[in-house]
Amino acid sequence: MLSFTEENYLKALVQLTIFEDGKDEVGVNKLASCLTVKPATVSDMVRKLKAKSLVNYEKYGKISLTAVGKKSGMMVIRRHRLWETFLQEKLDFSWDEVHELAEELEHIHSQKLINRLDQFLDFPAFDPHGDAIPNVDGEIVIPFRKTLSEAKKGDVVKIVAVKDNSSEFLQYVDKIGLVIQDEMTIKEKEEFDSLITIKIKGKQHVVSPRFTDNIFVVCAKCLKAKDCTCKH
Amino acid sequence: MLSFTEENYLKALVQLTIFEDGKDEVGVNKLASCLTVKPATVSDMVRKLKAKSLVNYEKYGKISLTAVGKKSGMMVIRRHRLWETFLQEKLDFSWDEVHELAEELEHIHSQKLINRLDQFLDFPAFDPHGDAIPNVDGEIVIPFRKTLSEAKKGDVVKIVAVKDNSSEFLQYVDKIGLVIQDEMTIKEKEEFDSLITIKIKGKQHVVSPRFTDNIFVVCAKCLKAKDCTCKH
DNA sequence: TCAATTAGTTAGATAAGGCTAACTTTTATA
DNA sequence: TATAAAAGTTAGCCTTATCTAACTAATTGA
Ligand SMILES: [Mn+2]
Ligand SMILES: [Mn+2]
Ligand SMILES: [Mn+2]
Ligand SMILES: [Mn+2]
Repeated sequence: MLSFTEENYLKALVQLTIFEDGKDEVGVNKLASCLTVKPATVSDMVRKLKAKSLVNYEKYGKISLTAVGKKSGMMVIRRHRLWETFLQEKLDFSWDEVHELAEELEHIHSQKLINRLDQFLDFPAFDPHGDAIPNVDGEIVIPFRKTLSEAKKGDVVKIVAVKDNSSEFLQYVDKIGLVIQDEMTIKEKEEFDSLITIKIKGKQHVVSPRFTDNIFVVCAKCLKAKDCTCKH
Repeated sequence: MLSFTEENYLKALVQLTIFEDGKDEVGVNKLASCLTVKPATVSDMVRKLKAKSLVNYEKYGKISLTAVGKKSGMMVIRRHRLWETFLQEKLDFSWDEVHELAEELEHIHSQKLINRLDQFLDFPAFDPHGDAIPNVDGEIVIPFRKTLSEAKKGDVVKIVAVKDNSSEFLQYVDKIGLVIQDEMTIKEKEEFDSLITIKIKGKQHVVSPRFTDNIFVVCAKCLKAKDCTCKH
């Protein structure tokens, strides 16, 4: 049985080496800053995780997950996202409140409990932030998507997820009136300072990279992000 | 914020000094065996709890809860019993499965979460084992009741709760076909070995103190246990 | 290519929660 | 009331997860 701490390390590793595209390994410093502990602490812990065959690692090398480590980390994320969904759907919490509560609930281990919860929620595919929920085997299909920063002037895009789960960010998204599945048009894009003017439900907003880097979108016409065949 | 361990100490103290009638303090050894740790461990921890003003205690003396300690302990029990109710009502767990899961869930701290859960369950008064659920202020009314062992030959009683929450015990209760709120008649009572013959739903069963000590009942006629005015 | 910077490791400390073994206080009982 | 048994405490040790400070290895770039 894994401890809270070990589970948090594995979860962070999934986020850094699987969800972050183009990377399948990570260094001690980056993992440390992700977990807000010191590199020395990670150095120690990674040795323990290696001893349990949860990570691949050699002194002064990079860290990556083994198959077992990946599955364990995925299960933590499955639990996190299912609890977030429960809190929003059944207990009427807003999407900016659920993450913090799920940080505790994700460490309740029972497989049976989480599978019953999944069933109770009618097997949701996405959590309140638009993130895909890993299945009972810890498998996940990460849909194609790009950040709003990558969209071009004139694009019509649909928001599918948010990257930042902090309540400050989500409350700002609420303030703008943006909801998952909403469509928006990129009216202006200022290369100089990267400010973008978007139009949502008839209203225009000027937003900064702090916002656009944390919004995931797909093309509203073909619903794809990459390999979009639309003419724009 | 209290740790898991501190919460478990306070919960155990509520059970030993408030729910167990006739006692408002407990010794180190009894608390230790209740928590399945060694007396030395309790000795240390009780000093820490006293430093936090959660218990009253003097070296070589008995342990009792302060008002703050009692409320904290009650809140743990509130969370435990509400989660048990959720697991049974919403996730279809049987009453012999819920206790173990609630042992983990009871340590999720958010007041808002537990109050929302309470509302979602429509403010249940009792948990799956017939135990009263403390209210939002940690207050509880423990209803009058006696153990089945205390019933006399000829009594007609109604089961209101079980004392033992272990799955072995609860599965035995299931096997006999007994459900909370069921009525039964005491047909025979053998003083020699304390075996009792009960009749439930037309069927007779011979049961031992291991069973009767762990079943709480009230008189089926007046619904009281103590001060029963019925003529039997 | 070598010095500076960045990344990573090690040693030693701390705090929580637990243990055993030895000791002390309290209580029960002959 | 003396003494044995029961109850409780203390000292010293362990493990997990963290830290700081000092050290070493790897990378970068002039
Ligand atoms: Mn989250
Ligand atoms: Mn989420
Ligand atoms: Mn229980
Ligand atoms: Mn219960």
